[in-house]
Amino acid sequence: MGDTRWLTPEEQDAWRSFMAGCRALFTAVDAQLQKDAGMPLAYYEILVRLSEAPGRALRMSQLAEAASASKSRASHAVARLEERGWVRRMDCPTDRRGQVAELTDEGYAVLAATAPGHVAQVRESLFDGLTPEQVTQLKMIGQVMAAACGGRPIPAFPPGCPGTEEPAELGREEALAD
Amino acid sequence: MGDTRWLTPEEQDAWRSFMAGCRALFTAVDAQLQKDAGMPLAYYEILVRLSEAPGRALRMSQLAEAASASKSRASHAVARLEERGWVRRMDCPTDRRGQVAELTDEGYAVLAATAPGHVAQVRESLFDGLTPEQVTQLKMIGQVMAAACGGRPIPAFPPGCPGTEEPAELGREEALAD
DNA sequence: TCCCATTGTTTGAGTGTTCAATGATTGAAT
DNA sequence: ATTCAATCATTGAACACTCAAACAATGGGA
Repeated sequence: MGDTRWLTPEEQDAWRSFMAGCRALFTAVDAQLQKDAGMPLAYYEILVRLSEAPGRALRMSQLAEAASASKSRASHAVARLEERGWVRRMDCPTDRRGQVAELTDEGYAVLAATAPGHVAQVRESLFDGLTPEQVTQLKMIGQVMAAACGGRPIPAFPPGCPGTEEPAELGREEALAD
Repeated sequence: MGDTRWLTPEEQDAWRSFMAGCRALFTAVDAQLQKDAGMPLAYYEILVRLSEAPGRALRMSQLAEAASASKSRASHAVARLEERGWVRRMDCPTDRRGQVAELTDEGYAVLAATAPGHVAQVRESLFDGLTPEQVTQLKMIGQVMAAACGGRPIPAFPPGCPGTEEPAELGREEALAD
């Protein structure tokens, strides 16, 4: 049982730097969103995923996966967002078990108004300090983490089947995501 | 006001990968600790920092900073850990405002018992999939994030002034940290 | 047709985190 | 000495997240 492969000094250094950096980063990003839009990053991401989906609507399960949230979290979050009128929930026409969450116009407006400040924060807290090579590394490291933790490759557009099936003409809405 | 510098496609890709990866990673690590030790990563880190401090004790503020937690979080967390008998709180002899948190023997034993499983999880979820170069990049990226978010350079050993001042002979306890 | 394992989603309890307010103490300036 | 801003730490309320339990609906077989 004494066969634990401890982290090497280099690995420990990296792990601690990384943990501390992540906490600082996500704390800053969360705080900015909380201050300017009254919602945490997880909620913002839900709105973003909905805004990108065809018809601005997604089945709850797909929304959860797209936002890398548990079903429970998605359910609670959508409930809160619905109270604020930013999301609407409807029965799924093709599966009576299902629910479809749809971004309201008001929700979209909130997203559009919030996005610039959020992007600015992400730039300031992360990308402004990284070289292009480091950006690439960041992506690869993210993929490794997701893959190693049972997560799927994160489809940018999960194969959605929301009630409304319009191809969702992409326009400026594509831009306000992050 | 239309001067928002949106993320480039490469940056957006990196940001989304990174967020998803982080969630998967920390979810997995948290789940392992919760299952095997009944505590989240943030609490584990508090025990680790205490275990490394001279006399296994730290002022609350220093503990908070070492564990990259807010004072409020540290206070609540130590309260919970104290209930379980893993940490003890004492008045600071040199500053009547202060409190000193000290790791109990039982807390140390829990840490020692928990560390191997935790390290295994971190290896599996992260380091086993990274090249040595990526480990180095991970460290640098962590430093950038911490620096860009107002965080200080993260002293491995914050200049502690706990009640008991023994240099804390380093031995195997150094190893069980991560 | 009747099971019945599976899927889709919600719910509530328990726990952790944040935010703002509080109280106590300190150090330095007046 | 007195004042006052800054520091140390805690508290409680509001909110978010997790886990396990619940329930409804589905889709195949027997």
